[in-house]
Amino acid sequence: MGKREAAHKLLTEKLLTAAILRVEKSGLEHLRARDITNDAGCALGTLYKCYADLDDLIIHVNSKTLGLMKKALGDAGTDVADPVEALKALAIAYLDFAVENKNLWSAVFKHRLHEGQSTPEWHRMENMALLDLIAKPMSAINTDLDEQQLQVRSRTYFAAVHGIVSISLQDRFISLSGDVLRSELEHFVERLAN
Amino acid sequence: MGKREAAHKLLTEKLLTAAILRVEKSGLEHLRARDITNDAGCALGTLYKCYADLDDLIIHVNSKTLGLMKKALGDAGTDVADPVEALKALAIAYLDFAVENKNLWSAVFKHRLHEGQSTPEWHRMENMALLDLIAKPMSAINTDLDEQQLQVRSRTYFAAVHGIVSISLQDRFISLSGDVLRSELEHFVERLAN
DNA sequence: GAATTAAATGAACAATGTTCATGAATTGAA
DNA sequence: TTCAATTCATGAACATTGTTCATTTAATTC
Repeated sequence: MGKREAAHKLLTEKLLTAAILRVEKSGLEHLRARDITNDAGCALGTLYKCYADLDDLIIHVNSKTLGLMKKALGDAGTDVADPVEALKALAIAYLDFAVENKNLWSAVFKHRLHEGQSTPEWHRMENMALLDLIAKPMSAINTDLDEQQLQVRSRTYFAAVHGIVSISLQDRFISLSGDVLRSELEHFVERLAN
Repeated sequence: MGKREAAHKLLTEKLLTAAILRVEKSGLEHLRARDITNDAGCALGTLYKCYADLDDLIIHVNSKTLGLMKKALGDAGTDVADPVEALKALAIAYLDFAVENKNLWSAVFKHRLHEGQSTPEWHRMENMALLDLIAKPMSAINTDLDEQQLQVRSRTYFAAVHGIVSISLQDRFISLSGDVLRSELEHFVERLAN
């Protein structure tokens, strides 16, 4: 790899970490192209040499977050034998991840592409991969479902848990204390899975 | 009421309906101050005489939407005797409302105030009012819960249904056909409420 | 080491929310 | 009715953005 290519790659990386730090600290809505390039120590235009546009960079930020999330959920769910307990552990792990990485986590779900553009396939796949973690314990509970139905059911349950966690981290309704929220989630999964 | 006050009130109204039409047609993300004032037939600055800023106007748009939503859910849930069926009817009505008023509905949940500002109390109350519709059939099922717990549980269930509907109207995961989605929702409520 | 090529640069542009001095129109008293 | 006082709509101007592109700078090639 020549000096040119190496420098470009380094810059691309620097921009990504700068963006991640910014989103982590201040949230997606305060992310500014000029801040990122300042942090990365390069010119404004450089961002558009390394990424198609801000959206593209944000997708890469979210990709990293999904990686972290998948790791966190994987750690939580793997060695729990009882499928219902495994699902509970996954739900709680999801909640914990969201709380501990609030800005990164919400960036994943807040970000919307502009009209006409659509999420790249590789990023869609990263999203879908989350469901695979749920599918295994799920299949142990619902033995009557085929592959296809299991996928759909996993999606439904993930969406439900996501909704509960999501609404809690807004100020739309009364906010629940951490403990109440956790026990609501556990009750919820118990009810759903038994 | 003098001519002055009347004109001001009329303009305030015109701006609101213009904003509603714009959101309805193109979504919150394409709402522009200049478009609204053009539609309403007034100058740009006028918007800031009638509303504090765009956020304030959007909150009023969302307030109208919540009114429509409450009406739609009220119509669906009232005269269903069986509480589980009532909850199902509410969930389906929520889905239908979201589908039929996609842009208005998503505006309610997409809109976030800027740092430092917080949702006005009257608008928070409008949000909370949704939960009251769920609370009645809910109390028939969970007779052991007190007022406080019932409120919390209603919130949890609403959030779950909202999550399912919400994820379906994004392109994050594979999209479900209308029928599959409906039956997933019904299965879901059944499982949760029995 | 010179010529070629490619990439970083940052000034300039377009779009957008918001403000404010100005002017026009309503109001209320003479 | 008339005329000053007042109030409110006006839209030009500003600040902040994302994005582009001609220019400069540096690496690559022969």
